[in-house]
Amino acid sequence: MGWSGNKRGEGGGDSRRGYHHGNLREALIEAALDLIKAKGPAGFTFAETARSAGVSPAAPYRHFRDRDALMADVAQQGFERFEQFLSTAWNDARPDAFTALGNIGKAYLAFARTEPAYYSAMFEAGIPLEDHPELRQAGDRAFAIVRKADEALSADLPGRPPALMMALHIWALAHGIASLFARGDSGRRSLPMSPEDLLEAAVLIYLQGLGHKG
Amino acid sequence: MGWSGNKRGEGGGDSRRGYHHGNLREALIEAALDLIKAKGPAGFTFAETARSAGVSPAAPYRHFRDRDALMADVAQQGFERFEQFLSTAWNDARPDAFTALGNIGKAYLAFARTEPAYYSAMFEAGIPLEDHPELRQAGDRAFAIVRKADEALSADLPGRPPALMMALHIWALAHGIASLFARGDSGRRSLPMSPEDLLEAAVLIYLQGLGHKG
DNA sequence: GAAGTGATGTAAGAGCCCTTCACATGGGCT
DNA sequence: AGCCCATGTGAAGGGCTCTTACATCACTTC
Repeated sequence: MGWSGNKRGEGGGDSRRGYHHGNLREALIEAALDLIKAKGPAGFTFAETARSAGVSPAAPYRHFRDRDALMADVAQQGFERFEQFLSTAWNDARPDAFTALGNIGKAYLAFARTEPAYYSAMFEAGIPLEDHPELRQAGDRAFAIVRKADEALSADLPGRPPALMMALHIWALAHGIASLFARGDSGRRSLPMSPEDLLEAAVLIYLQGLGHKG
Repeated sequence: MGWSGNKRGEGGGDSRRGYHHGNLREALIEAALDLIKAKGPAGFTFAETARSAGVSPAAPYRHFRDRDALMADVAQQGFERFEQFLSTAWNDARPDAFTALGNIGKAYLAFARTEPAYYSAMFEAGIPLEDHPELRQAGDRAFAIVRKADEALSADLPGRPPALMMALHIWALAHGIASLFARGDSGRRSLPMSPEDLLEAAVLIYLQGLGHKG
């Protein structure tokens, strides 16, 4: 289970020096990210990933049970980076909770756009969550950031609306906009405004509906 | 391109009578729907679809250029039914525009749940829209229903907010909730309320934010 | 410092899928 | 009756997933 020490240092991906690769697991994940980015989660194949890493088609099976296991690993790493990303955007409610929530929204869309491979693996690969509990937990941790933000906001709203509901609403809104309008180079649909502005407007209206004085 | 007349009438799927099937195109679409429903858009294969219809693996190529073309056809048929479905729910703003918009929301989620195969093909199959303009148009027609509804609602709101923006917001919200919470038998996440209630609450809050008196 | 051992990679192959091509069939028109 | 072409078949090439037996190497142990 080790894999902590890496004898070969951080050499480039193609630094094959002998029979053993030395860093195949990481190299495979990286190759998979490139392929998913280029051809979508469906177009990605185990065999081509192996070829990218310069090993035989059977080698990846030493590190991942099957193709889906690699996909799940990519998705989990994605959720972890996503959590980090949203957390940085939230920045402990600075300068204020309202602005910080807007930053979370922007970060959500930025992640979907700049890390399409992770985003695809996380939300579009159709990995069955019941088979990968640690994946679900990683997703829950990312969601918890939004929930925390909405808890801070709820405190300032009349009637203290339930933060969980608010978080689900904001998350769904951001996810819907990201899925429909902020993916792919060839854009799905033309819009009268940027996805970021669209989301910002929606959140503003939503919070006004909850009594926020904007 | 005919296929208008069908000599064999509406006999059951396996009513193979001779060398020619007589209704293969429709039979393939139906078989594809069953398979997508059972195993998701990724698990669906052209060969198995052919087997379901009782023909050789090469036969489908007489009716669809390739696997993606069949998928696109399913998606387009899905958008057409979706449009019909939303239109029925809207019911010309009866009993009133506000209630009717709520019905559109419920219909959106109901469609995602009761027609998962269509929904998958429409939104999750990753069909490149630039290769299928008629598919994009079918999607636009469905969206137009929501837009029409928001135009009616906008007229009663202070400042007459842009209906297009409202429609994008509502659509994204419904799509986000459907994608995240209303798919699959094994449900992605547990919720404190049904997806329908979640969406209804969000729309209500959103419209209040626009000045609706609820 | 040499042998042993387990982790890592390879070669080969079974089974499936996509797609194409040459060929078979027979429905419908003249 | 005879022809034509839409529709279906069989076979085949190439690719993918995954398994099994075998090869190689890093690291431990004496």
